[in-house]
Amino acid sequence: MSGYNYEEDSPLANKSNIPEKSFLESLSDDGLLEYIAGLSQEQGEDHGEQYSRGDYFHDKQKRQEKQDREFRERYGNGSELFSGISIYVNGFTKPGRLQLHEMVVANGGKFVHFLSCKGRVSHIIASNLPLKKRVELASYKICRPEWIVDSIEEGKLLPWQDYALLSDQDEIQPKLPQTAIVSCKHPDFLKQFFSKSRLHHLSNWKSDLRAEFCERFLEKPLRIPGKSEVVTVFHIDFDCFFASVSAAANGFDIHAEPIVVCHGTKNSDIASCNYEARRYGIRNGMWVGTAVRMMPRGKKLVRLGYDFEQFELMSKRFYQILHDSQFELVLPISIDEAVCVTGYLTHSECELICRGIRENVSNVTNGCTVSIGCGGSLVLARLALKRSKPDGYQIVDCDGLDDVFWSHLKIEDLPGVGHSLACKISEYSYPPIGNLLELRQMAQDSLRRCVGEKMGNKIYLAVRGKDDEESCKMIYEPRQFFQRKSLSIDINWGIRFDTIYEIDEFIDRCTQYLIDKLRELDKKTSQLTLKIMKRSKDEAIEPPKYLGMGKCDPVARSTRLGVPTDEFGVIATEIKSTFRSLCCPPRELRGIAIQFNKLEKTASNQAKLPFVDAKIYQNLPSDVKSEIGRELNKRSINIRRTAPKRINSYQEQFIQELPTQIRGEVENEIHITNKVNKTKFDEIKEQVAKRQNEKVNAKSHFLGENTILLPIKFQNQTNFKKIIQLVMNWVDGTIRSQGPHEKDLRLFEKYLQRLSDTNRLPLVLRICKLISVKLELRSEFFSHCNGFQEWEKVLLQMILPKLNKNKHTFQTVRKLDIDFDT
DNA sequence: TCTTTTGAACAG
DNA sequence: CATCGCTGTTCAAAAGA
Ligand SMILES: Nc1ccn([C@H]2C[C@H](O)[C@@H](COP(=O)(O)OP(=O)(O)OP(=O)(O)O)O2)c(=O)n1
Repeated sequence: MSGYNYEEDSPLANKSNIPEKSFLESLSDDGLLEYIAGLSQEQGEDHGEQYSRGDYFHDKQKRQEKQDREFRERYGNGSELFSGISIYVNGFTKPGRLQLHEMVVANGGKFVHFLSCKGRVSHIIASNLPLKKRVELASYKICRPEWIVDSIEEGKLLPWQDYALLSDQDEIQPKLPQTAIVSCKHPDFLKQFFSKSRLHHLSNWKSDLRAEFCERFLEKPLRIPGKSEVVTVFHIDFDCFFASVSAAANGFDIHAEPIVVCHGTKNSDIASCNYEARRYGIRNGMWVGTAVRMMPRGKKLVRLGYDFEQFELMSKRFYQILHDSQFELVLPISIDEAVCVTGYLTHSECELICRGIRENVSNVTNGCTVSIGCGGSLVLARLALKRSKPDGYQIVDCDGLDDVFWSHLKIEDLPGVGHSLACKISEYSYPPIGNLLELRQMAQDSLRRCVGEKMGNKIYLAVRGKDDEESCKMIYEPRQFFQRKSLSIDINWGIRFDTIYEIDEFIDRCTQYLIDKLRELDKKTSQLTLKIMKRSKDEAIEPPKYLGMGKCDPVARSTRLGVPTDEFGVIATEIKSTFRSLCCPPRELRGIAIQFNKLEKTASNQAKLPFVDAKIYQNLPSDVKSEIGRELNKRSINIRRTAPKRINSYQEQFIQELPTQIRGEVENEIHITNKVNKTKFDEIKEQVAKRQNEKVNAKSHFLGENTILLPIKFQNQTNFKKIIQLVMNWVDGTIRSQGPHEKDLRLFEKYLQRLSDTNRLPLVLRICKLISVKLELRSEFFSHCNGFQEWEKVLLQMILPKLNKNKHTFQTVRKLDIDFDT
């Protein structure tokens, strides 16, 4: 077990180099606490080591090494040429793997068959390495086999750099900067993904604009129009924004040919297409493959990439122009779209403004055009905008609302009405309603019956050119309207995990991402929601879109925290525990979303005193402990023993059963989960549960103490070890075929239920653990079998919920991976 | 009956 | 290579109380 090397790596070791101020002294209070926690963790991870597939290879390697020694004794000439060097051969080489093996071993080197663990291999030998592999192995020294041959010939170790594989190939292939393969398991996945996600940019830009609006508002309170005032609304929006900007940036004429902005070639979303492309029926949000098929034979579709910086820049200039104009309000809708409000203006005044803005924007954006809709209400401006596109403007006067205007608009053109509602409305009456002129005939009541109370109202007003109350808030209470009410992260692309650990880590990273934002807002949250996307039954493992989510079943669960918090530990633990309660097999997960639903202002009066937990302090490496102790003392930071917890008897019993080396870890986890549960709200729940428990206990006492001690039989067997044996055989016998028989399963469930009813939950846990290990072992060959999947289901949907139901927070899947020696 | 949670829909 | 299917909001039905 190799420990963390404090001599070399600890910044403490360098303190002599910084005579004025020691490393510890240079840290802020928070920094110091974090550093201490870090040390403690790094130590903790060491005992986390456990039996794994790697060990198998390790053993195999040991045997190989023995053989090699024998080989060397017999055939070697005592040369130490490759002493201290261990090589691994990748792919086809000349000379071949076997010869290289003998050459290296005969000359005192080591030959490694598996790249199981970094650090064991010093050099990789390869003649040819595919890009993927090359990136994967980027941190190794990789060279051609000639290095071995020539070194032996010369009788001395030649510099491997002269034979490096990468150097010459890199010149041939143009450098692909930073295209390292970053899967969802990689710490940088989020960053990578977001940097290329248009929807992430769109969302982020929007919240930034809203935040900026609120700030501006604080600085210089704007005059908000009174409700009875006549207003003029300008709704301004770029024509096919991404397409226009990308085209201009790449020197394409937006009017000359059909252009789309996208990443890929087939199942890639089209973010924006120009009006030339729309002539063929191509629309934003379509897949490229579909769009290509819509093109006439022989006509080419131009694909352009994203240029987010350029989008942002053009938007800045656009908004600058709006702010410089004399509007009373400039309300941000999105990166390329804004609503501007003034008091009453005549038709010709409106016309002047529209022309001016269109001219000005085009001038500073390389000819990108905006269209403008102008009217006496939000909805009229919105509809006028629709009619004005592309590259135009339309002003609708209140009295000029003619039938032509309405008949040219479709139901989906109404704000808030999408495909689903449009279908519903259209089919509600016969003949089906096709345009807004027809919709105007529909009675308010039947509209409400059709689409619900609020939406019915809204639509009824909208087709009469009026805004409903909710929409009006944007103008009359803009501050409240643009105030952020929740905070969330959604990842539904690239999610492919194998184990719950990996998901845990991912959840940690997502939580950290959210908490950073939360703290920046100076807020806390009191309600969390976890939403996951789970591959739908009967859907292919890999959907058409590369790393896409495919068709999924969404499942969500929310949690209330008794006290608002911004603490990572509390939130991350809660989310991870929620994830487990959703019982999703790791491999079936296709998307994760975490939301902070309720945001509350951080109360400034109850600032927390910093302290260090005594247990963490005790776990510090001894060489730094005293020094840290002095530093803490100097700053009057307490080392505090956290209040002794009421550990319920299950937990105590469970812990005593554990091998000592993992006891600490489990205790620690229980500590974390208890912390979550110790919120006020849960305390009440706990008390209620406790009272009920007491009742049950009293009852079982009444029935006779021996209920707890009475042996429980399964298949007429009382010896637990034998029962386990039986179950294991059962699993093995059915894993390749159809899985457990329903009748057997019912008996087994009954047995488990009786175990858990009689305080013998650790035994259930043990069975659970053993089955899970068995599945893990068999997964390599049988994971596609019906039986395997059935057993996985039994584990996740029958056994695990039993453990969870008893309010034991320790019996997560993670805990089940602890090694028992049976 | 009222409140809370969940899920659907929508927008860009 | 592919591909980057986010995120905040509102409403209503369902589920509790
Ligand atoms: N499904 C969508 C819709 C929009 N966008 C992006 C690209 C658009 O350029 C930008 C603005 O959206 P709009 O709805 O305003 O669409 P366009 O500006 O592309 O076209 P239009 O002229 O219809 O406004 O948002 C996107 O990425 N994916």
